[in-house]
Amino acid sequence: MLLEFQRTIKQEMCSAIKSLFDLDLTPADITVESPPKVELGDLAFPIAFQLAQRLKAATGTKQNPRQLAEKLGNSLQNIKGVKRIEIAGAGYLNFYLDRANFLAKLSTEKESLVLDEITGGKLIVEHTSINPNKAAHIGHVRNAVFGDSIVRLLKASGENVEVHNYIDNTGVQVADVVVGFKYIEKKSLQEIAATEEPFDYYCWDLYAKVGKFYEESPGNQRLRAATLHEIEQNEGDTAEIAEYISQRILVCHLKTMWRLGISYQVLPRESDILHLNFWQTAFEKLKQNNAIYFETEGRNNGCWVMRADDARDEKREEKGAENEYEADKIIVRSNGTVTYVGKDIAYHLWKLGQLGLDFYYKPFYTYPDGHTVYITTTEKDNNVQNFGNGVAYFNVIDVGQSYTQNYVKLGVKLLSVDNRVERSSHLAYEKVVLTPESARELGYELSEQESKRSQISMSGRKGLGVKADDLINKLEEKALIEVQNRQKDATDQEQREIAHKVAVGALRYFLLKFTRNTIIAFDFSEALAFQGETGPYIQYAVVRIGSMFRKLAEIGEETTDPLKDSDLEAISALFELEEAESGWSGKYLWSIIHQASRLKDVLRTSVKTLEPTHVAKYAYQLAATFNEFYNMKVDSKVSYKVLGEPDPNRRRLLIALVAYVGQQLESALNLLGVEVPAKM
RNA sequence: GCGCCCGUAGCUCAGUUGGAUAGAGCGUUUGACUACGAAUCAAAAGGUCGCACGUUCGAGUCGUGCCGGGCGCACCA
Repeated sequence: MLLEFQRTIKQEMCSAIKSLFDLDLTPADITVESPPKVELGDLAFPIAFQLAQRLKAATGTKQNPRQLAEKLGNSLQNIKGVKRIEIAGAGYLNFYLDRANFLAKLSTEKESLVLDEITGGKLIVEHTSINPNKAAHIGHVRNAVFGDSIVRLLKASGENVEVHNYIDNTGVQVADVVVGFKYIEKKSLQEIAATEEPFDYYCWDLYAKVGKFYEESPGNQRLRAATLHEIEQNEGDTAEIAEYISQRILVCHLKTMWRLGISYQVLPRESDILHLNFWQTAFEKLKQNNAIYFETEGRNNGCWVMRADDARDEKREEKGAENEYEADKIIVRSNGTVTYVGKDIAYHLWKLGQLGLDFYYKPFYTYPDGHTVYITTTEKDNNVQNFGNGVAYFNVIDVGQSYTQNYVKLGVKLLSVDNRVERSSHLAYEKVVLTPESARELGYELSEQESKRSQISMSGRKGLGVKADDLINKLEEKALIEVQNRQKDATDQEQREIAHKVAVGALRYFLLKFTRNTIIAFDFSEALAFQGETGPYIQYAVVRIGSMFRKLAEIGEETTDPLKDSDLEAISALFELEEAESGWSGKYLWSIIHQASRLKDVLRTSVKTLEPTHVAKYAYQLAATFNEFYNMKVDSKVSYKVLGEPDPNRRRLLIALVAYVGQQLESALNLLGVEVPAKM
């Protein structure tokens, strides 16, 4: 709603500026902000400062921003939905909306969150992508929660999104666990299969043992290389064991993520990329397009290499004949095998439908809600699925891999005939690390050096990390105690469902309240908090709103009627009364409505910056505003007791306001993947 | 050595393409439940936005240099 007003005003402004000052501006050139106080208006435009600058550049004469603002303001008098315009400060142009009209519109039209600037093609979001060899930890959860929220934001804004979770089932990490079972525990496939649940926890510990096993002798180290080779070549029982482990762990991961409300549409596997010869096709394309070069001398002798973007032209000339510019990236080793970057280029060409090859697919796992996730396979059958063929892709991968991801993107770009890939990107996020305290709480003994540091990296190899299911369990237990104290009438089953939603709300909000590039120093007390800036705080506000409407329903009051035209005059008068009584210290009903109406604007910011945190902060602030409104005291001049409000017009206004806030809060929480229980 | 990121209240962090008086939470101190459910609210204290120049009508935000911290720079993935 707010966005629509902004658009109209900007367009009007552009044409006014054209006729008044003969300057060509587009709506995108015009900055809008929220005034620091509601008293100053609903939309603020610092356009006059910009005009002064441009006029000075065009004519050479200095102009007073305030006078420019007045000129412009006078020519913008009759915009629909705008009540008045004021000049403030050094030259701000502040717009006041027709408040009663605005509220009436909100109560009659269900607002769509679909944005104007959508891509118009399928977007592929890849996230989670955990090595299938051990339990997921909190760092993996950050990846998944972030990725899942990006998916929700994009979908809500009108995009067509496909969710992938890439499975590296042929890498060293899986090989390491195979080594553990085969050579440390000396188990057969059948014996491995008899391992009790939780299998991912068992492998977590085993994986840590393998690290020590390698240190014991060079012979043990060689087992790793041999095992990896057997897996890649799909040979004998080693490959079978690897296949078994990765699939069983994968199911563990899918179940863990489902607890957090996260699921996928397709699981592309690295083994299938290998066996379906994706690389060979990509290799030919790379060679044909001169994207890679074969080195015949120097340190990269016998390798196919790619040159960094900035090393493709002059810089290389400067370096002279020595054929080993340090930014060269090896794609094919001198023994003929392909590196990770090469495989990833092939895979991403597939994502964009530019490889000319496809996987086969089969159903892999059915979620409790009945929908099925597909996995790739090399076996031909009739399961035709249209996965891939996107116009752009987003890969949620930690920032530590930016260096290699840049080469992947570069490679894909070199083979792309259009600019679609330019929109695609590595969606980098920072790690979750442990504080020395949290590492100690996990029973980890810190070395002297480590205890001096403020951050301890989690390490699968050391078995150091906060396991996802452990943390979720802890949160659920803690929430359950609270629920048992508060909802004594509820059944055990109901209490557990509430506790689950609270726990997930707490965890997801905790991970999303930070920006992507903030390193999260994991702290147990902070992650387990239900008070203050947390998910449960916001859920609680929505639950309060819910119980107000339950009570209204109990006394038989109809609350679903939208505001009628006949109500507008009275409500308009109420707003004016509020405005006149500045003793209400700015806690205007209008300011709440105005704040609530910003959701779509905030969603746009989040989509543009790919930062869910904006929606998270918005939800918290709106919940805080509502709680303040809700708690307003009778003896402090004003109170807003909705159920006790005798004046029918005022009552209608309050009910419409509360309903709107509840609806906006719930939408915002949905974008973050947080569900709201009926009671809590 | 080269590249990227960070430095904002005691702690953990926000801060909208440069805009009006820099904001939250936690912690500390003090108050509010015979309730539209206190997982809440009110109030107080807490800042030379790492430092120094520069650009600008205007800088936490942009540029340069320094100081302090993190990460990356494999014929690993």
